[in-house]
Amino acid sequence: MDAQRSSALECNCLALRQAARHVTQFYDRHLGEAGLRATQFSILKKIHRLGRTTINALAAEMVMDRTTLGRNILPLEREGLIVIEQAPSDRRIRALRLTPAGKRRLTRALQLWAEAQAQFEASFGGKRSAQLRSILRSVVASPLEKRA
Amino acid sequence: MDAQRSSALECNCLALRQAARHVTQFYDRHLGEAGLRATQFSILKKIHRLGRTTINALAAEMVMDRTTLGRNILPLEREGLIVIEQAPSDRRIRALRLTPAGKRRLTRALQLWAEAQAQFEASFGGKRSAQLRSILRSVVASPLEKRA
DNA sequence: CCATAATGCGTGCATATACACTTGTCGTCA
DNA sequence: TGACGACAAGTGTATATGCACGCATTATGG
Repeated sequence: MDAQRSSALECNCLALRQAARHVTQFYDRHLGEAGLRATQFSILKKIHRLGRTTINALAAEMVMDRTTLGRNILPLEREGLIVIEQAPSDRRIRALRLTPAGKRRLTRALQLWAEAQAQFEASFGGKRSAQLRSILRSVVASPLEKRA
Repeated sequence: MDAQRSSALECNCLALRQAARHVTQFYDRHLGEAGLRATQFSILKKIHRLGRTTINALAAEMVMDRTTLGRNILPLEREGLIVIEQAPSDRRIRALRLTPAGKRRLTRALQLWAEAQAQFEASFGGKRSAQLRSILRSVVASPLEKRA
């Protein structure tokens, strides 16, 4: 009942969540100047990269539950940064795309993000940051559940 | 405006949040059998380790905003797993401690957590997991903001 | 062509997260 | 001892997160 003293038994989930909280607060402070949160910034960036996309596709890209993304895009729509429209071919699909205002906002936020990113790497180290991202990518790629 | 293709410019914050989402869902599924979320489990475990503690101290331990923790403990109190009581010495302080029911719940959850942790390490690798926790610890320890 | 499965998405609910602001209490120093 | 700064915690507001469940639409077999 006191296993967390041993290095091998520290909780991987807690370690991830703590680090995510710590770093998100830092990026949020920088992006706040553009009126965006870290998640909102990432969503805009993904939509810009993917072009016209859907809720399901974007959620998978974000490693986010579909219903979470469906709610996260609402503030962006309300601010006119994205539009959510029906696809005529398949009326189940909701297509997402950036508006010109969204592109302008993203451009502005990218400056602030670059500052945050540079400051992070100055503090944490460029090489260690690359190592961090690498191992986090493999975490995301890890299935975790037992295979059938 | 399309920098994320370069490895050096992938967002550290997004990488962390994606991994945290992925792994949290996994741990949550396991802990759900004991009626706890990953964060709730971590809070109970910390209180158990620290013994009688305060909101501020526990929030710092959790790398969590004070006000976030203040709200996260309410469901635990409602279920009778912890008690939040006034300290007679200093009436500003709210002391937290586990109830017997909280200890029983924690014991039960520790079994499920151990399964999740073992399954995570089986999938991701024990050595890589240790490496992951190590680098995440240094992320949390990193000040990030420019020093004065 | 129709019944049914599969797909895409929304809703209800509960928790998680943190900033700005406020309230109550304690410590200190003149 | 009384004013004031420091400190512990709560509130208002907004976003983030995901499960269970439901609805509408499309695809598929017979």
